[in-house]
Amino acid sequence: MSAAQVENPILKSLNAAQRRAVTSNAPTVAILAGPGSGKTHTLTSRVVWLVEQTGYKPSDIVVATFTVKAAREMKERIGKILGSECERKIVLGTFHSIARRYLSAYGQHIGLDPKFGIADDGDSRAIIQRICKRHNFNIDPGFARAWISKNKAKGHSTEPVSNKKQPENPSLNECYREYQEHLERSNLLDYDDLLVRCVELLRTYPACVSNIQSVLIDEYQDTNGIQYDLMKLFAQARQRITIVGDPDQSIYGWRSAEIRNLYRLLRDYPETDEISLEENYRSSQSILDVSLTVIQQDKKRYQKVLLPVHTRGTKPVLRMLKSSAAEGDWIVSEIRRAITMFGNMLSYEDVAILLRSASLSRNIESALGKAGLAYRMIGGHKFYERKEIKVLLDYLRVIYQPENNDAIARIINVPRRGIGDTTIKRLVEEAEQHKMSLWSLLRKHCQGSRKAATKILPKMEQRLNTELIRLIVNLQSQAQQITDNTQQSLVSLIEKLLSQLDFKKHLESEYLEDHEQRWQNVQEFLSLANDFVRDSANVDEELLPEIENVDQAKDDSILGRFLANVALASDAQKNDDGVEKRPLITISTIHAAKGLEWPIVFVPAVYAGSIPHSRAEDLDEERRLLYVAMTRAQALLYLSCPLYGSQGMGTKVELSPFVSPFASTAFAKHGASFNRPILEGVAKILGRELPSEKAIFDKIPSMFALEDNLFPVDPIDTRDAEDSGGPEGLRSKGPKRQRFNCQGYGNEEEAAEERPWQKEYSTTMEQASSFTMASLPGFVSAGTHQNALTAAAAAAAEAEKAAAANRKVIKSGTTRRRPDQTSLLGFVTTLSAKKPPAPAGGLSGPDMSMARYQLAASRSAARLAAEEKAPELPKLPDASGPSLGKHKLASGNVLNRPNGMKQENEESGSKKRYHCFSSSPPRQDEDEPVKDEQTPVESASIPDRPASSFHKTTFVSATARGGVRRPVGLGPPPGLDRLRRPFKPLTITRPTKPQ
DNA sequence: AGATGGGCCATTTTT
DNA sequence: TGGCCCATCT
Repeated sequence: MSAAQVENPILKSLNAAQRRAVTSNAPTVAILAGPGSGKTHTLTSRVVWLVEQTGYKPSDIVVATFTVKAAREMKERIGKILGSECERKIVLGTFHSIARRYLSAYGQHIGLDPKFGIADDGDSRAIIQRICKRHNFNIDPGFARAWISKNKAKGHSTEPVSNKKQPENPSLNECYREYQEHLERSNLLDYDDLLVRCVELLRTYPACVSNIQSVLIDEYQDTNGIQYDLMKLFAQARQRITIVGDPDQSIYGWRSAEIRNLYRLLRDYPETDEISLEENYRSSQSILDVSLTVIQQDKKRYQKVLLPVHTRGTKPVLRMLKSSAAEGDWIVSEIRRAITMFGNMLSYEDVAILLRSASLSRNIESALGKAGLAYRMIGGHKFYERKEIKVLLDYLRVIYQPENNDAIARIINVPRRGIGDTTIKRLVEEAEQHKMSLWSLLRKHCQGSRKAATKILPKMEQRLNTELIRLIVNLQSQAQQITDNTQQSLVSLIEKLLSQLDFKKHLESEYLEDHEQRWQNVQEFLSLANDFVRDSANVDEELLPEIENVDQAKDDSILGRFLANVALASDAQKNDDGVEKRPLITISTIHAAKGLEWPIVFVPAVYAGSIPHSRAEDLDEERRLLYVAMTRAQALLYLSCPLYGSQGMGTKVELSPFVSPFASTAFAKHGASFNRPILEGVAKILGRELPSEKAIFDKIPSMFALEDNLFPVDPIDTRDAEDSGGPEGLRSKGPKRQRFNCQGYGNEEEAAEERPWQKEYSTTMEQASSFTMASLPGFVSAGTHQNALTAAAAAAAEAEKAAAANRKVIKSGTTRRRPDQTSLLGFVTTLSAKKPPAPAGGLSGPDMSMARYQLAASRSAARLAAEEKAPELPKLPDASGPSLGKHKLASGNVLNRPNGMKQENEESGSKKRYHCFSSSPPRQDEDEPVKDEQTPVESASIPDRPASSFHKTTFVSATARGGVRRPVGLGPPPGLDRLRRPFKPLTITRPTKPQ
């Protein structure tokens, strides 16, 4: 490596392997690495490197990511280093958004109407449903949809998987055909079509990517066949590709992602430089250990190395709770405990609750709401899918594209115009039959030039004409002006729409309960549109580079782009200048959490049926999903499982098979004691400064549960006792539970908290949301706690010794590994394990990559043997012990995270803003009439209001009846206490309507 | 006949 | 939470 390279600031933030990846001169580079190893950072740095050192023009680089979030984050990072000018020129986005850009610029070459719209999920579903119904196809529309999508996603270069069972339902093909025809008539592309058509474009018209020097792909393990094709085609001019991925984190198989694309890459590009990143900078060692235990149950997986950089940390927790409601309450109490016990070091922003399915959020949300904790919800229901927003979008779509029958069908009777479903259906059918658009059908009918066969009462016709058709025509002409005249903004178009529909009134009459909230969302929508206009005015990010002798269409209207953005982003981004910086807990689906990290992570509902999901087809993928969830955690990881599902007593629940084999050994049964050594350990991992003991203690309210002892560790279902008439299943549960019951509470180093659980308490518990009283058995006095601390401190020295030894091992391991980093990343494949060693000599083509895998496999197997490492299930260190201490990362060994990166890490730890898609706190709670305290909301016109937030949550200080619930019968509340309590109970309110 | 309102159901993951 | 079915109202 040259001196110049060492000097380069980009490289300073990289470890050796990362640096190799960034600076590699190989045309194709494959970076495979586990969670937390700095993949994205490496990819970003490589982009910078290619621009600064290799001299590629930013506009000649394509970076494809899998999610919008990832794209945005990378964009930001690159912008920081290269400046916004460069950042703007790089073609960076999700596959879909990049495809859309190329299609709208060059689509005419494949006969595509440049004004195409995007059919979102709901559109496709509706279309297919209608087709199935009309033709009486005997197929489940959902199945048909998945089948069609799979067909499209397969791509071309995939060897036909040659389904022997070709005799598929012939109506599937028929349905497929009809579906495509319908889309074409409406000038729509569905998500898959974007990719399919883009492949077609790049094939038939390679000139439009003739400028491209280098293609980089993030989250490569999630690419599907068609995306693979796309990648190759984008790179067709220079064949330079860099991919980053981790097979263990492949969680989109259901979307036809193929891990096999990894082989394909190596086969298609034999010169590929393979690099593995093995250090994990994110998580404590014990989190990694347990995560590995989970993922290693998958025998078919590529083995790979994950070297912890951090200390052991606290043992992850697997908590059993009585019910999902108790689970929510427990999470609340544990969040509070952690945050309190860490002084100001941790905030709600550092906490994430990760769910297999969005629907699981209900209990959690209500628990958080009850406790008055603010949260944001990622994934699940999206802002743009809210009813009131969808209608507006449909209006806009009709304005943009009147031939969009589906959109029209949805708005004909919204607001109500006395035209019911039956009539609409008939109209749609009539339009379809005559292969005309619903729009022209209606228009002609109302103009009298062509009478519709469907009966339309004069009254209806009248309203249709004045309230719908005229309105649309009007707005269409206004929309026309938008393209010509930038001053005329998209926002005023929407405002006009709102006023002509009298939308506010519509909401009021339609949603008696929560119309203010919905109107509020509409306001939010307006400011989003406003942001969009503003951003796209100075940032022409959409523009593709000019290529000599290649024309591109540029009549993309802002309305069209806005709609595409909505369809593809499906995520409303919060604006930077969102003023209020109140810390929010994050609730997210696991899928949406990919690539992110938090100091504290909860994974609730770890039961069979939830994860693995009952409808999941691929168990291994479900396991990887759990693995992804667990590896999001930096310092504290909690899994939990209710004994009974939310449906009430009827549904008992089994612990997920992914963790049950080692539930009692690998996990702690309850949250750790936050004694000083543990606190220090966490602080070290996060690279934050721990407040002094005194500072922390001064802030702990009295009557605060210092331990995780508000809920029974081994929840006994009281219904067993009270209600013997319960379902059969209940009883059989008994013996099973014993398994988690073993030594009751805690192990040696947690002696301080050891006390028998008192049963009657468990019934009281449900009512005590999270605060406990001195008289309760779970209470630990400050004195007791202090003792525990000293005891633990003594244990600390011991633990440090162990940690030191541990480090030594790791260190030598790393050094030894370094030389063969050239191999395939230490992956072992089943394939290679099964097949005999590679035959010697001139391999080429497909065999080549296989041979390489085999080579890598044997090498890595040898290495593992040499290190006496990990049998199938590595024995987990039993200590949840704090291995805290003076772990000297700074002593200059390889493990030390380079400076730049450390900073970045800190930043992402404490300041990272997570994207907010939507947030739906529980409805204003029961009897809380707080809404009147709310400040009035800005009125309808929004000159330049930034889109600050989509949260319905707003905070007011505690009311007398605020979030804190006390167990009944404990006497009057401790008056003074309330003043000292650092956590003002927050209350969720809703905004009042603007006067 | 067709529009509308109430009650009951189930509900993966995402571009 | 929305989607779907049934009863009632226009």
